[in-house]
Order: sequence, then structure tokens, then C-alpha cells
Amino acid sequence: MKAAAKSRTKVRPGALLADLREACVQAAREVIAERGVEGLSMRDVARRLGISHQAPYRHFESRDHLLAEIMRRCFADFASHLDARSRSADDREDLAAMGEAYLAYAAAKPLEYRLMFGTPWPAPAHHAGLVADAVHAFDILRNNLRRRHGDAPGMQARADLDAMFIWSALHGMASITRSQAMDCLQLAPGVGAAFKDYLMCKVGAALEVPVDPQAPPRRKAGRR
Amino acid sequence: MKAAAKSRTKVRPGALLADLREACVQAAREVIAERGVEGLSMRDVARRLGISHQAPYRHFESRDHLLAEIMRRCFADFASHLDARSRSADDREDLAAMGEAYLAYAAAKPLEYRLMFGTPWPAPAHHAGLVADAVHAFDILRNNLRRRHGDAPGMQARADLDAMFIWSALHGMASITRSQAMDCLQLAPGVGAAFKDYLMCKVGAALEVPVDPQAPPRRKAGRR
DNA sequence: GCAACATGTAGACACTGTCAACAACAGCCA
DNA sequence: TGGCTGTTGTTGACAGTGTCTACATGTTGC
Repeated sequence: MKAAAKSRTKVRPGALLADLREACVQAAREVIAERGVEGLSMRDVARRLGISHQAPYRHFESRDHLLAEIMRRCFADFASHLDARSRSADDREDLAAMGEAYLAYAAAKPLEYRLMFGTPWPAPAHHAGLVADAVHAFDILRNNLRRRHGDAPGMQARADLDAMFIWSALHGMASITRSQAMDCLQLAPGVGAAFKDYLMCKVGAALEVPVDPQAPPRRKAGRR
Repeated sequence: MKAAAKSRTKVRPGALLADLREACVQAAREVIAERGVEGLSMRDVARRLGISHQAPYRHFESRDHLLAEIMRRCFADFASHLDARSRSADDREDLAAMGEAYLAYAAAKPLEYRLMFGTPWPAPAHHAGLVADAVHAFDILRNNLRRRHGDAPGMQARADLDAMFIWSALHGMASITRSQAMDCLQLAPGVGAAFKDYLMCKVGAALEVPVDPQAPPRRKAGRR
């Protein structure tokens, strides 16, 4: 044990820092995978690595700082996952691919998804360069819609509204699916399987319909 | 102190149980309101009530059981809030009123909303009659849509799909708004204010559009 | 009156995050 | 070569947590 640490430091000074920091992050991700975010404990991380309970504090100011670092990586991973979607020249097809990629990520990595979008951000997250990756992911969506809506005045707001609408539907579906609430609702047969495609269709259709946000629909006959 | 307790038990045996149980729930809700769900602690509840740290355990098996009881009340409160919406004979108007009520509740009681829909349910929640209230709230929405779609075969599934779509959009918006993620995104001016009405319009429009969930839109020209 | 029961208290245990003091070691400079 | 300084890791504390056990007290039913 001690000899191993010694040889490590002899071979490459400073490597121990990087190694242990990285090892902490990996161990923490394992803990989260096994017991969820709430089950993450600094002492458990240290125990898994066979180091003292205070060693991780040399690399992370607090538990929340460790969590923020993990969240940062999740956002970067998520953004690059969206970037790696199958591209299409057609903006509508590209948008659909984005939606599929979003939901696929949420389904494949539910813990990471919940970490990013389902838990309140710890305070250190706001100072960890984490927001940049989050905004980058959103901009992938936003830029697609800005291309569609053009640069006319007011159209940027329209694009942002569409982006927020799409994000709401996707995030809502991802959250609801993850929560397994559907198991309690005794839905009609086939609903669970068809849910995703149905939602994507509805969202796509909603984007094609011209909307005047000032006038609530079918309140009065006048169209404007 | 002791005299008060004595007189209480003298007046009505068993009242002390109900009193303290109720007091625990109220104190716990205060803690949650002040420090969030994560900050809820049995010992803190006891301290606020001036009782020993073990007294609450006479009325709640564990912290999670206390939390489940609070969640149960939240769901009942939420369901009755939806029931108390301004009724309308027109199903579409009624649906809109439901959506407004849903979002109003999420905005007015963000902590309760997060407790119900944003945190993983503690194990005791599944055995606390809590699901019934949750399903009741969902049925308010589902019944509206079943009226609209009729009883033809397959139409129940369609109604459930619409319900899930609507819930996704509403829940997504509520979550995103609550997370204050919009503050980071540098949205175009007015987007924040218009978001809710825009989303409601889009959802309403999407419900009017006929959708064939089998065929992804604009993949091929053939409509069926 | 007495036994059974419900309720509340006190003390312990293992666990947590985090602070403070200490030890080992690297690199730097005289 | 030797000492100084800063980094890294260890050890030991402290206050906080949920929960188990043992105990006290007061009420109810026979």
C-alpha cells in the first residue's frame, strides 16, 4: 500500500493528485450508480479507494464540489451526445433526430439525467463552468429553430418559445417515464409502447400550426 | 409542560396521539418549507415541538413514513385543487382550466410540487394509500379526454396518450420553470412572460391535429 | 388492585460532513 | 548538502443524523 503510493509519486510527481482526483470521480459515479445521488458519501468514496476519509478533501472542497464536477461531466457528455446525432440537411428531420437523441440519453442514463435535470443544483455548480455546457446543449436546439424562423424581428423570441415548448415536452416525458408513475395509472394496453412516438408526432404537429399567443384558442370567434 | 400534557390526556385519552402526530406533520412541513425536503430531520421536528428525539417515532415508523404521510396530503390537496377549477360545460375550455390549475399549483406551491413529482418516492409511499390520490388527479384529466374521444375501440388508448402528452408538457414546463434554468439561457425578451400561454396554445393545437402514430411525419409522401 | 398497553424519555450505536493538527514528501534555493 | 515551503495524505476530533433498546409513566379494562 504505502510502497505503491511511494513508487507512484516517485515515477511522476503530481500524478498522484490527478490520479486520486480522477479516481474519486469514478468511485463517486459508481456510488451514485448503485445507491443514487442521495447515497453518495465522501467517506464511502474514500473507503472504496482504500484511502483515509479526508483524502478526497484535498481535491474537492466539499461533497457538493465533487457533485458539481460530476454534473459538469454529465452535461459535457450529454451535449456531445446530442451533437453526435445522425445529421440531416432537412431541419425538421434534424429536429426529430435531436428529440430522439434526447430521449435516448434519458432512457440510457437515467441517473445522469436525474443528476442534471432532476435534482436541485448544489451551490458550487454555478461556479464550475457547468452552465456553459448546459447552455451549449440548449443552443443545439435553439439554433435549429432560429434557422427555421429566420431573423425577422420577434422571430428570435418565437424560436426560443418553440425551444422551450419542445424541451418541456421532452423533459416531461423523460421525467414521467423515469419515475415509473405510468405503472400506477393502469393505462390502456399499448399506451406505454406508443407514448414516445405519439409525443414526438404531437410536438412536430404543434410546431407546424400557426399560433397567436395573445388569443386563447376558441374563446371568441374573431381570429385577430 | 408536564401539567399541560397531563390535562390533555385527562380530557381525552388518545388525543395526545392525534395531537402529536398532527403536530409532527405540521412541524415537518415547516422544516421542508424552510430547508427543503433534504433538510427534513426527525430530530429537528422533535426539537421544534420540545419533545424528545424519539417521540415522533411513536407515530411514524421512520423518517420515510413521515415523508410519505406528507406526500399523501400533498396529493390529496393537489387533487382537490384540480377539482376546484372553474368548471365549464365545454370540454376544451374545461381542459384549459385544468392546465391553468395545474400550473398555478406548481407555481404557488413549488415545494409541494417537487415533493410529489420531483423526488423519488420513499418506499413507504407505495403502501400509504398515496397512489389513489395521485391516480385520482390523473383521472380528472383522463376522463375529460375519454369524453372527447368516445368509447370506440382503441379510443381509450388514444385518450390515455393525449393525457400523457398533456401531462408531459405541463410537468416539463413546471419543472423547468421551478429549476430557474431559464435564467441561464439568455432567452429573447418576453419569452419568460409568454412561455405559459404559448405552451398552452401549442398543446391545445396539437390535440386538434389528427395524428397517425405509426407513420413518422414527412418521412414518405404516402399518408397511409 | 393489577396487568396490559400506549406514549414519551434517555442512552447508545453507527453513520455522515467537515475542521484542525500532524507526518511524509517534492521541489527550490543558499 | 541542508533547510524551507508547499502539496498530499493521515489521524482524531466534533456536531449532526436515523434508529435500536431499555426504561418510566400514565391510562384502560378486568
